[in-house]
Amino acid sequence: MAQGQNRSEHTHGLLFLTDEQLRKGIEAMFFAYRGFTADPDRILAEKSYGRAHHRALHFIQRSPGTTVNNLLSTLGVTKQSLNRVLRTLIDDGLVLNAVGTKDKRERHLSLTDAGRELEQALSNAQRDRMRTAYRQAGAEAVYGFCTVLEAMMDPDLKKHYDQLTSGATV
Amino acid sequence: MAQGQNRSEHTHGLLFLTDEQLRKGIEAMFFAYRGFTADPDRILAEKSYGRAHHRALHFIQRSPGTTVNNLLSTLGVTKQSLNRVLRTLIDDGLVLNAVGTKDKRERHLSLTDAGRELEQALSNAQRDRMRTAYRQAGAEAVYGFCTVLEAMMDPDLKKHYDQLTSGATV
DNA sequence: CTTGGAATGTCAACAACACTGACATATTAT
DNA sequence: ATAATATGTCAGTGTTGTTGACATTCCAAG
Repeated sequence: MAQGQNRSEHTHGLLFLTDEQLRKGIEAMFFAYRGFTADPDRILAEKSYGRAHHRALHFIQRSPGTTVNNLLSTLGVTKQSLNRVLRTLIDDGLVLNAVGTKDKRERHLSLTDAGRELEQALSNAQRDRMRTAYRQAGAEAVYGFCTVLEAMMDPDLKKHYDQLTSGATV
Repeated sequence: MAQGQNRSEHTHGLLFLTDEQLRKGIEAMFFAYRGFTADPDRILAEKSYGRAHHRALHFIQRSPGTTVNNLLSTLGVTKQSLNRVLRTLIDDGLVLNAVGTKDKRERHLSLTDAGRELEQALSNAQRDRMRTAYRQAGAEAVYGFCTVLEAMMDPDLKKHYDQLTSGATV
């Protein structure tokens, strides 16, 4: 198998990668991402929401009081696309939209109790799978997993990721 | 940082995972997947194709002569959805649709030269990023990366993944 | 104080890509 | 002969993304 080969190459300070190994990683990303979203998707379907709603809820929960503009660049969609999602979440009483105190143009987004409840349900489902995968793979693998994912991000997106992970009290 | 903590827990045969660590992985998946698809997406946009075309080309190249039904369960979409994509690829001369010799109900899919060319361009773009990430992260990390991703897949999807990776001469 | 620009919201139109449901056509298996 | 399989197709719908245009509100610089 290729892994042992990899390890020995690693000890020599080289990393020779065949197209086969790379394609394996590509397919792993494809299939794993499907599993990654499967559980929340089921919950969302019941409430007739979509993945976009989940993403919005997640990042609002992660940075309570964040502005629309900040959320926009984190999610990497247009304001029209985000607005459609936010509109329904606000109308359904899951998200609060507060006019900024310092700058009144800005809207600060936060979750209501109902919003927190749904976000928790979605996060729990996703975390359960992640936890199982982590446990199955082991701590060493988890460390490598995150390292490769971080190296795969676009620099601009990595900034958002770093900001989120550093801001929290790990 | 949490990694050292993880490692020590690992040596004790335990894996205590905080919600924070799990959420980090969730966000890493989100941001990394965006990077993962960014390069092929740019090429596809030029040719007015989408991600669905890429996926079809990829798996047809991976299993030349595969049937529609097999591709269907690999991709996990409906036949109507796949058919729309295949239709354009066949009409544009990127995919061949051959009636089965043994079972004439089946259609065997394969790439034309033009199809192989586009698939190569897309794969190269995606592999380049993957290769860079792999090199940056190191062989040990790559091993962990794949291990966690495999543990994250739905069992049904994992079968397809295993079949693909075992079938090839690694 | 006026004016330019930034932040936000909204309307309309459109495209990609998924879905369901229904139906047609070969072809194979029983 | 009949049932089941593999495929294709038509029609309709929903989510999520896009552009483009325009209005509002507000901060800041002249």
